[in-house]
Amino acid sequence: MKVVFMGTPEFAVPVLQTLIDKYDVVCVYTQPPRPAGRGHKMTPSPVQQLAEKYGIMVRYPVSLKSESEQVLFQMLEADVAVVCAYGLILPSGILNAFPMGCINVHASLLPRWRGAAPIQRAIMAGDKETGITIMQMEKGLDTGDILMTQSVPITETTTYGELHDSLSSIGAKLIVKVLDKRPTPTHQPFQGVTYAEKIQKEESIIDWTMPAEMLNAKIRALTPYPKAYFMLNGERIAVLATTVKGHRPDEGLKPGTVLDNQLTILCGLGSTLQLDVLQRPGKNPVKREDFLRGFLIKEGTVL
RNA sequence: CGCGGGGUGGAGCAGUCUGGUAGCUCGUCAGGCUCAUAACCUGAAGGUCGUGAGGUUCAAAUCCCACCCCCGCAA
Repeated sequence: MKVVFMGTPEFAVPVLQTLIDKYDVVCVYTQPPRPAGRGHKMTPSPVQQLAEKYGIMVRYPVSLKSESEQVLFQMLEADVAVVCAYGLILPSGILNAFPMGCINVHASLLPRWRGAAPIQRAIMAGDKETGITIMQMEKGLDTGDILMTQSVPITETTTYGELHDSLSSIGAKLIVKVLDKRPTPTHQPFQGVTYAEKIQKEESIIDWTMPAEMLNAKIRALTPYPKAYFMLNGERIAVLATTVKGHRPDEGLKPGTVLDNQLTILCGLGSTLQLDVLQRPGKNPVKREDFLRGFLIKEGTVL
């Protein structure tokens, strides 16, 4: 089977790897290399790096809207295009180019969390499970018919990083099943549609007036990247792991107050949260005990 | 040439500006106290201060130079 792959970030890499192992990947589409990281070095996408390792043809058009790009695409004469976090809108000239069309690997249980940041949003919202949906792409944003799904639980400790990795490998397994078995598509339910907005920079600052449970979920959704943080002494201190502790009677203290010398913080509605893993700028993440050894935060401090 | 922080016994930090016996909080080991303890007391081990038989100096963790590695911001 001849496959065209379209994807960009790390999440798509295991999917591409599996396709390379099982099928004939004739061309890889990805986002163009961009100045990234320290030093702003031109960096090819993770997908491009993998493709080049195997000597696969790589294309990174800025857009697929033009007729000429679509013709180039059609001339690949593949059986199917597999799309995973590509980052470009696919016009119908692309969607209908191959016999099996374009098949998308999406990191949520559609129609919940259509859009850009499904993994983070699922954790942040306190969902008990999420998963992978393989769908037949159509014009709308993640609205295509469902070919296969697999769910995974979200626990009290699941972080974005962990979920990202496990969903990524599940996606890789599922796409193979779909391509081999070609299941019958079913429409997405009309009920239960939500949209996973991109994570904004401002969202990563910790608002202590939120209930501890929500903060815990939010922090997990932002770990290990981009990291939730609070400011102290002009320093930006990231929080990577927390434990929800018991409630407190109202003593008139402000949310954000440090309640003891073990980093238990008063949050919204009398809830409390203990900070377990922290990171100072320029430093590695460290456990609470280690953090406190070099950076005292006294009881009574208001964050 | 995007901006910036950092690499000091096993852990987290101070010391570097204003060169001169390597320090703090823990951990480890031994002993003591205690009904007992992650508590307390006493003692000990453990460091080429990222690398360079580099440079300056009577003397370098500290000043100068080169390189390696880690991290934050920004993209």
